[in-house]
Amino acid sequence: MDLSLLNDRQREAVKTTEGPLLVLAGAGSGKTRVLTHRIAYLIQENGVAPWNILALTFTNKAAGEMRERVGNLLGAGVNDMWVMTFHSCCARILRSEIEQLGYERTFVIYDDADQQSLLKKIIRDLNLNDKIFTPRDLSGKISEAKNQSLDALSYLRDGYAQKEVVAVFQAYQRQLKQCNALDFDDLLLFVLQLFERFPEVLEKYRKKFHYILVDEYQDTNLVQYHIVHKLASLHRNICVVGDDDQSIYGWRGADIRNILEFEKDFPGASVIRLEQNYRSTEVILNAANIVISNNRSRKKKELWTQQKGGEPIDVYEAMDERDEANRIANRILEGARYGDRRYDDYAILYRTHVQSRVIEMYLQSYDIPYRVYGGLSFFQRAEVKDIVAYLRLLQNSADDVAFLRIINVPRRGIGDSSVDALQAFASARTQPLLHAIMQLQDGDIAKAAREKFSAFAEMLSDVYMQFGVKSFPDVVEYLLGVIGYDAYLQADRKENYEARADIVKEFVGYIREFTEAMDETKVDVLSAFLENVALFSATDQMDDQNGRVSMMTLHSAKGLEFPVVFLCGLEDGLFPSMQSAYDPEKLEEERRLCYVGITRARQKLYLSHAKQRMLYGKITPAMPSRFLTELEEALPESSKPAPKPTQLKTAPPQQAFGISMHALKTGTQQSAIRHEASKPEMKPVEHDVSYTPGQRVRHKAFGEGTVLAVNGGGASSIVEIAFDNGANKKFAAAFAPIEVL
DNA sequence: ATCGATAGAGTTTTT
DNA sequence: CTCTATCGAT
Repeated sequence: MDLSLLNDRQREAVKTTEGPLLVLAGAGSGKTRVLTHRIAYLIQENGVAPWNILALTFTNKAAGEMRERVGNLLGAGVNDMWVMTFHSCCARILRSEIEQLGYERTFVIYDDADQQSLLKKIIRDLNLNDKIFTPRDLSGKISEAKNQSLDALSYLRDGYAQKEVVAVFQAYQRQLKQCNALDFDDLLLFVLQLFERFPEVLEKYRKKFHYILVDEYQDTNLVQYHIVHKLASLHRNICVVGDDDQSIYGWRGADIRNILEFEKDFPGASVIRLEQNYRSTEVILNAANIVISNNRSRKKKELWTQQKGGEPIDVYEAMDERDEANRIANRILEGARYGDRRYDDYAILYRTHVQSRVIEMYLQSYDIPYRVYGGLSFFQRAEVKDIVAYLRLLQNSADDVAFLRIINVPRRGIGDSSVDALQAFASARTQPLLHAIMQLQDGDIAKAAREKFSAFAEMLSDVYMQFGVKSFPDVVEYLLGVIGYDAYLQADRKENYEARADIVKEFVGYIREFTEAMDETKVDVLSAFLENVALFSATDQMDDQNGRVSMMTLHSAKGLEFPVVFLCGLEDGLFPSMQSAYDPEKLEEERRLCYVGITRARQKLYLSHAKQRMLYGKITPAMPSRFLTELEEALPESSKPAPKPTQLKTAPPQQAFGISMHALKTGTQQSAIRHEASKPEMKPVEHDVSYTPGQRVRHKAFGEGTVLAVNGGGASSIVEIAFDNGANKKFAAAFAPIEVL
């Protein structure tokens, strides 16, 4: 096994195969390389069988990449190795074990939209006030309960949840079971329950997995933590890789303590830090370090790089979101048409999906090819969801959510009243809707409706028969023909017909591709396909050299890298988001998100914010993000004493720290002052102290130094510090992250 | 039962 | 602004 391309730390992480190991891998420090080499090393040097290895990731893309790279290293098949996402892994285990929990193996996975519509129905059934109890709100609470606790019900009760919430939770769980469906959280939770209630099942899997690897460990939630813990309890060869500075899924239940307390959870664990960054220039890394140094709760890490210097970071203050988009488009044009950049060198990152629209418009107007990841994805298109709903009903006849979606799509003259009648009939017998149709007798519901329902059921059963004789894609084509989907699309809305028909065509093509890539008829294609659809994620569709500019949210960008990155919409209220402004923990998570964004860039980073932005049809003024302010604090010129706006505007671009100020903020300092003034409690106490010359201090980014002079007084006082590393810097005393020693 | 118009509400991030 | 839910007309 050739480990010569690895540095010492990386090599150590590869070779420390026995016992628990925590690899703290900073951004761009080669963690994927370590993971892949480690797996290859286990197999080739230690003679470990591939089927004794479990590698867990968060996205299919990461899993696929890992599998491919290990394959390249070994030059051999790695088919028996479990390299997959947490959710796929759990789905796979449940596919063979779930009957013990009283579900059928044909269970389907409910995505967010399914969950919402089920909850909507429950809210109606329970006669709750839908102004107070919204599906969104409730699904959040339910998910939180399932993530935070092994016993979600008592979590809700002990947490003083409203009795309605508890009632909805119970109804929801009951209905899921009746539909033979699991939501995302159940996928994980049920595996854990399985392990707890049936020790022999746990025994089977923990015997199987001699070596376990977990990527992005900082993003695991409590349930995932327990699953990993149990699986690793026999062999104890567990290697987790993560970076607490990149923990950005706290809102989804990820618990940063999992990584912070790994050494406590696995006594005798080795810890290896990867701190050399191979991705970014010094300029970019510096900016990242400065931003993240404003966070208090973190493991101390110092990322460094050999790539000294680098292109300056470009900060742009746009008039509005169109100006911002226009400039981004222009920069890309410059680089791609007249420079030596390719379109796929570029990524445009933003906090929220809504920001993508304007940017798309401008890219289109300049004929710049791009691709938006996430957002309204292919699988969320109505046409695709319709077809998927049919397939789900074929796979699992109890899937009421799917049933309700398509019972009248295309129109077959079955209206709300008929459906209501059927629902009443079915729920009286606690039966799934499709099953209930078979039980209908004369007089149960209107005769005309009954006939239509029966025809529907017969049609489905006819399609189902085709599975025996036709290939999966052909069954789908057959289905589309039988229900007259194309005619429906034509009749429904003429203007959109072509686009919608294309979606259907594309989807059928996707089904063909998927089927061909499958392992013969080894597994159930339909069930594998539906699982793939349900667990598909935003970045899974990514291909590296697609000749297009990539656009995505900061969350989706984690784990990726690009030569040039635009980080846009750096405005307070947008990024960091409004709802995190007054919560220090949330704010730190936003800051980590900013850190993730900056560290995606290899060579050039563009930052931008708009002075005003159109938001839900209203023009809203916006101040620069505090993260921009934090970056500027490290700059000599922004620390000039209480500057008049005009002075600032004419100041020359300053590149000492690699940040050229194309538009020197008149608003930036003011915004900082406004924020501090309106929320004084946000300001760390030590910032109020007045500094005196000769004092020893520590700056979060520059280290220790001595105070040279203090100019001015009060909020606008400027402190000049000679740092031990030789640098002399000035700071606005009120805002700089300085502590007195 | 279906269609169209109009009012209303809501947006952070996602496996 | 855009998606959705609801209501009234056919």
